[in-house]
Amino acid sequence: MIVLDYQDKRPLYEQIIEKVSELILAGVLPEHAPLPSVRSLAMELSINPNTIQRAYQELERRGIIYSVKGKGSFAAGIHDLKKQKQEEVLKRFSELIKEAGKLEISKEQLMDEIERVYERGECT
Amino acid sequence: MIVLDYQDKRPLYEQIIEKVSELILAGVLPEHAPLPSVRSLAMELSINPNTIQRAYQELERRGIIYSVKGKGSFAAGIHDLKKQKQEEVLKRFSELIKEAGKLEISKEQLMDEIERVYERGECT
Amino acid sequence: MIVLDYQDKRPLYEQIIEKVSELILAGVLPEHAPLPSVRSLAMELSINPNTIQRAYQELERRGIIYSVKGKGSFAAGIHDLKKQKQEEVLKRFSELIKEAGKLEISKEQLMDEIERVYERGECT
Amino acid sequence: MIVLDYQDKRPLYEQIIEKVSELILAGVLPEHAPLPSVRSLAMELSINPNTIQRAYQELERRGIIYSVKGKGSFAAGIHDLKKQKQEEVLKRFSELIKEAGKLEISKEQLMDEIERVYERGECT
DNA sequence: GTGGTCTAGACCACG
DNA sequence: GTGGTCTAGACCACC
Repeated sequence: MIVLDYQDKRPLYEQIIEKVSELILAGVLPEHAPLPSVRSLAMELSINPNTIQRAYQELERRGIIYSVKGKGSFAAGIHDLKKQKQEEVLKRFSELIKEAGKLEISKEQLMDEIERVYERGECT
Repeated sequence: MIVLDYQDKRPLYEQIIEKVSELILAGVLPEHAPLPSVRSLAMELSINPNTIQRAYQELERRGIIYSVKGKGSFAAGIHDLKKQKQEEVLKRFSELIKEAGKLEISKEQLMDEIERVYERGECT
Repeated sequence: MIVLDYQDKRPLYEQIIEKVSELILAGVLPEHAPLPSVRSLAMELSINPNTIQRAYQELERRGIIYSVKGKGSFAAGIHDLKKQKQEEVLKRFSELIKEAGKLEISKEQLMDEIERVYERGECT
Repeated sequence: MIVLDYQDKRPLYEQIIEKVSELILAGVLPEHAPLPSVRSLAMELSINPNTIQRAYQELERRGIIYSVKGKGSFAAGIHDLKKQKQEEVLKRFSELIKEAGKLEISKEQLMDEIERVYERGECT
């Protein structure tokens, strides 16, 4: 379900946070679906349970999952989360357009790129 | 000419690389314009000359400046460099569009954002 | 594993880069094999850790090794790397032939030299 | 007659040595042909006469030119020089072939490259 | 004076 | 423990 990339410079727990976020946002893990336990996921990935714990904690802080003592961790709803992510991406998008403008990339060139990506269906 | 941000998490030498790159790409420092010497810039910024040296070295490796022993460091030409930067930005742009698509941001929303930024002239 | 030549005019870190490159390209260090840590290699060679750090950093930039904070540095894959090196050597080869031509060295003389080296098996 | 490259990392006097050597070896300056005076060449290149002086001194030491007090500097014979250069190039050639062999470049590939360069007449 | 290399010793984030 | 960043101070080659 989750594959770690040891060449990735980011810490392992960040990779796990990202992967779980994606699984939930993509709908693979619907609301209230149980996540693997800290210990089992640690075993499966052959890493220290502390690392999983740290990732789950941060995921809970962000409202992406919720944990119940003695029962396990579960996927939370994504309605608010999606809006957050959208805003974040739009902000990065806006920054990148400014950079493009400074480099004299034309509006049309950017528009074409959008058309290209959306037509190819490269956004699933 | 250059202001460091000590709140910035990135290393100082990266900030310097970025600032100098921008000055040259923006044409503030034309081709063959002399850069401040390693020592003088270190004094001005109140940091260690090694840090400047590291930044200049990386800038030279990237072809943004060139250094001559005993003479100083100078801005390099930007003709090829600009193309490189443009390609890099377009690649990042493409990646970001894919992310936006996954989050169900519509083509029109992205187009509008581009119009907005270009009309406001936020790209100088 | 690595021997420094203090008579060599090149900086130490370049020698280290070269030696490590050769070890990896020759297959002595297979993909994902751990390299000695920055500190241990510095101890072994009786030089400053910074010098090793600089070499490893450049090796990573070139894609010859990869480093993971808190874990260590490891040999990267060499598939693409070999092609790069081949192209570089062929380019230098071409330049050298031109020089030879200018000095009125005959085609045959060069051909003979190639035969000689390849027969003696001086290319392992 | 001589153009300096300020982007070149080597000291100016080395560039001058190389350029003058080439002019003489190529036969542009035949034996006993007068070289520009130290002062005039310095003026022409807009550099310090000391730098020219240093270059001419080294050229005389190598037997490539000879100087006569009060008369000027002149091109020397090139018979021995050519042999020296040829030997040097052949040595570098041999080293490069070994490198090529280690990278699994075939004998045929090298031979083809020689044919290519010599046919194109890229060695004048 | 300039850039380039190296050492010694420190602190940080990560696992 | 690991790699990554930074400082302080030194020496070299070149101009």
